[in-house]
Amino acid sequence: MEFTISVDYPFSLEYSLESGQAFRWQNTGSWWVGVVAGRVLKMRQEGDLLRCASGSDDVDASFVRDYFKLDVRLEDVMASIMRDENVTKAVQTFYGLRLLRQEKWECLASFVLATNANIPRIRGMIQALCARYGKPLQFEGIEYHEFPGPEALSMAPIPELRECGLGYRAEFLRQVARSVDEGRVDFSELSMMGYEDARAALLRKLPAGKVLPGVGLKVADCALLYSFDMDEAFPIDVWVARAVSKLYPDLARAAVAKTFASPHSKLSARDYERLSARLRSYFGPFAGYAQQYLFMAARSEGTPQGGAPKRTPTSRGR
DNA sequence: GTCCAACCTGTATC
DNA sequence: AGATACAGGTTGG
Repeated sequence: MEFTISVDYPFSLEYSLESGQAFRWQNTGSWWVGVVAGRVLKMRQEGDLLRCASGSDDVDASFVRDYFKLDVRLEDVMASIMRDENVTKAVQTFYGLRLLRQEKWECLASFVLATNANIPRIRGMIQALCARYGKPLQFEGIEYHEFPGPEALSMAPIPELRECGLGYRAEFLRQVARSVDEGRVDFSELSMMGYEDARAALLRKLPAGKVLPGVGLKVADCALLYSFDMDEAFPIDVWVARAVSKLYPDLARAAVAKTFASPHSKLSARDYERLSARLRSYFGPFAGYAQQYLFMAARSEGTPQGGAPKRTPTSRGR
């Protein structure tokens, strides 16, 4: 199935796919190829045209429009978050960046894996998991894999998961998979709640322990922002914390001063809460978009490593 | 309630 | 070559 979508609104395929929301897209020269909801999707942007191809015939324009949230009026979003020149600049630099509407399970699982890892590593873990547990898909003579469902992962032996490079995250992922598989969290219920309630539900503790171990404030915010359409969620990772402390010292104040005081102390739960609440009220109902633009800006600027690869490939010379 | 070290491991950097 | 630092944090003490 091949089709074209015309875009007469702000949209950048590249920025949207490279903004660290989704981990499975690959740039193969002139095309982006990803697996979305069990379908291989190949895309490229040519000015105001979006060329799409997929092996599945149920992948059509509305499928793509849904995933990229193309019906969101980004002009309105931008206008609403541009409260000062910092965001304004980031919004202009990454003009057309949109939040995606990802699959809920994949998104939650991915961000459980993302803790204390960097993006190349996260991609590697997910790639390995998909290759091992995901249903194979063929497209243009190449094999791809679905993201494995909760059922498959809940049964996976821990050593096997570790072989995928998960490390200590293996236990978390399996338990999360089990909780989802056994219905202790219900995504359709969550999606009907407000942001605060949904987040509380994700963080829920039972007498037996956490329903979703490995899901803390930041992971919950990512899941809600990237797959539940909760645009006010404002995940704060180290990059955003850096950006915010630099650009909004008044908002960040106590919280981040502490973070920088000692070498690698992270934001405490309390500071995270306080800071993200302030940022939500500062940026408004689309605060999550502001977060994404600021994240991109921070990464493109002060990258200790990992932002713009300035190195030539080390083919392990010898 | 809050603070802190420990946690796997790939990659970059020295 | 070998060591160390650091990653889109969370957990248990």
